Amino acid sequence: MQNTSRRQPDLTRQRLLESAFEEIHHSGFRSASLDSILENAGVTKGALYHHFRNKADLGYAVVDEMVRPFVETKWKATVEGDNCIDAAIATVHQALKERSETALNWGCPFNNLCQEMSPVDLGFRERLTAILGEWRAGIAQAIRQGQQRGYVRKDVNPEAASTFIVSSIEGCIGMAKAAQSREFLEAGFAGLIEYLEHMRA
Amino acid sequence: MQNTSRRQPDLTRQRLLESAFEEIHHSGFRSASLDSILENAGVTKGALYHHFRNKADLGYAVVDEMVRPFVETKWKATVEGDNCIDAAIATVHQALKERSETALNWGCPFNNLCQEMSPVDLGFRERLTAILGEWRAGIAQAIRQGQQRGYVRKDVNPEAASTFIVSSIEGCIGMAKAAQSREFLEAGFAGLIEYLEHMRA
DNA sequence: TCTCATACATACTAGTCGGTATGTAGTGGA
DNA sequence: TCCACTACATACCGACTAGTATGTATGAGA
Repeated sequence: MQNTSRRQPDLTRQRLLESAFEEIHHSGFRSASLDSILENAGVTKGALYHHFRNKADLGYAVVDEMVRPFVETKWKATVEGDNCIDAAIATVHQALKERSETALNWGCPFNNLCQEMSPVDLGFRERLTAILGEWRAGIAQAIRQGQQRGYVRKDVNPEAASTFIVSSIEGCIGMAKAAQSREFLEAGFAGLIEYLEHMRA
Repeated sequence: MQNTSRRQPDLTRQRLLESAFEEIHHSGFRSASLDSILENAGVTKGALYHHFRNKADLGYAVVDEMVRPFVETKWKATVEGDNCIDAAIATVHQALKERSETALNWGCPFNNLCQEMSPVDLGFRERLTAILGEWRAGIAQAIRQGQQRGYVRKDVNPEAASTFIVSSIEGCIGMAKAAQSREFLEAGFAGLIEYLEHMRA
């Protein structure tokens, strides 16, 4: 059942979110131009300010509805799977395989926003640290489970390890973006995998 | 011998560099306001454009003359010392001890610029990747030396390990900035130290 | 002492920014 | 069929941006 009406507020809103996500991913939030977002979305300023109160409100919605699912789906298997080490290594290998040129160029949208906006805007900080905290806590819990089940070394501190893993993942992607180098990403992830292997019991 | 003349071009230039470094550290390069830099430096626009061709030229000078020494002095001991693992761990401990609130708030100036400017400006990218490459190569060389001298495990890949170490350092600082949490930084660095210890022969 | 390049200082401009005021067309319910 | 509300569209605004044009004071060298 196609919607033949000429007014489709949900679609308009979705177009705005996707265009804003891409513009923010490429330019950062503060350098993102609303005019550019509108042009790419094929939408006018009136529509934007009908759906969102201001630029920050649009940015918050991008975090809640685009960035959060982006992070969650990537690490779902590691947090929820049977063997978190196997799952994490597989996710890293998968990231290396599928990581397109644009992703290498523009980095991780979550990390980009963390670096840029967390220090300067409370609304962003609250949303981003919530995502970060859940990701970190999920991996810590998976490590504890692995220790109970016996395939993770008991002398590993789950809090320190999960924090270090999350940080180094984003560090590797961010530095590879800076170097604009796939070889850098491969080397960094090789080090990460080495660390993950060393966690095995 | 105090310089009593009213025109001190070297001092004016230095004031501009320091003010720009701080403004860029706090706001990023693109959001850095020249007017704000000038106000904090106590200098006028005419002086700025006498010493620098444009905003990018000022930014490049900040990278060359402020950010590069900042990175080099931090890791000099690790790259040049007798035992790179001991030195690296000491540097991490030192960073934890001295890292002020403002540093926790605003992160690493080198990493900030890498994340923001490397993908979008060739002049920044060339300068920042040069610093990154030298840092990375220095640590790789120190690891190789450690392997020759016998205190670093032979099965460690120097390229992968140095890339991972550099990336995870910046990742920990960046994520701790995002979380605005000293506890996060301590946990991440604890994981890093665990990794460094595991490199010992 | 004169000259002239250096080292600024001030005023201004064009362009872009986020945001708003206002008008209007679509659309579901009575 | 009419009303009322939603969902836009368009034109505009003040603030701020990097950058420039122009003028002037300083001070080293001839």
